[in-house]
Amino acid sequence: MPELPEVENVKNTLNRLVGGKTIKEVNVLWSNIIKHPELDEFKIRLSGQTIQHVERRGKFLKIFLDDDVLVSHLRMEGKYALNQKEEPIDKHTHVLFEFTDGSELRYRDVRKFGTMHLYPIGEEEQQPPLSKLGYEPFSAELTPAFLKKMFSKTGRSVKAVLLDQSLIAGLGNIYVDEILFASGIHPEQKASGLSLHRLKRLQENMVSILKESVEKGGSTIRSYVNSEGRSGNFQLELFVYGKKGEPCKKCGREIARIVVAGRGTHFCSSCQK
DNA sequence: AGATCATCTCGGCCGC
DNA sequence: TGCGGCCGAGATGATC
Repeated sequence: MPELPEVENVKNTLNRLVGGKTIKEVNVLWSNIIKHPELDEFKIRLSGQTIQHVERRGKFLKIFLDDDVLVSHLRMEGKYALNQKEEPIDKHTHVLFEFTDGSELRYRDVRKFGTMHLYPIGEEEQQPPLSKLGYEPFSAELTPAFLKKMFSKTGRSVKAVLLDQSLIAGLGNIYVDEILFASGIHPEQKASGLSLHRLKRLQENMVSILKESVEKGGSTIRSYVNSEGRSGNFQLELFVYGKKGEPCKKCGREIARIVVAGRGTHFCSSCQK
């Protein structure tokens, strides 16, 4: 389940693996992945373009080519891998970018949830899916006072607000649960009711947890591996996510699981108020 | 009219 | 073994 740190890691790997390679041909085995433009145009436009570099925006990868940007979202299980053209294609591989040097970048996605959009460079930020994204979690603008203002006009829980990509882009279920635990904030707490003091802790923990996870190569949740097939040898230590029924590492109380904002939510009722 | 919620995509996995 | 329900990111459409 790639979130910001995992996508950051994939971005770095792709830069090393496919930067400078020229696309000869694109093959699409499951066309629902391609959201824009039409499949034929998608394939034709990519042919002949060279990959310049890769960036990250929220949980999206932006693969810059000569004229266009490929905006790719991995959703739950999407993965990229570099293969040789002759290697057998497994049944969960849906998009193949064949390069002029005989190698091939393959997009594999068991759940087929991932998406790809192709736009001319410069247009991508004005079009969905990037057009509605909020601030990067590391943005200097996200001061406690700014967060207070951002959260003031909503009646939603802090969990729902942190998952909202149009406010802050890049957090997913795992990191939101971990950030709220580190901050001692109950996931059902109304975002508008958080004090400046608590928002400061929240912002600091958001930055420190994401940074630590980026440095450790992401957290190995379910099937996440980077584009070299490595699943984070280091891995961030998780305190609550997926720990239902286990004792809290801080106080020993049993970790609870409830549903908040339609998502499975893990927390310690003793440490988080 | 803006905020919020329901629906849809999809297949592995779990429990019965 | 078969089958229904569950899970979830984000776009879209519906509803408050």
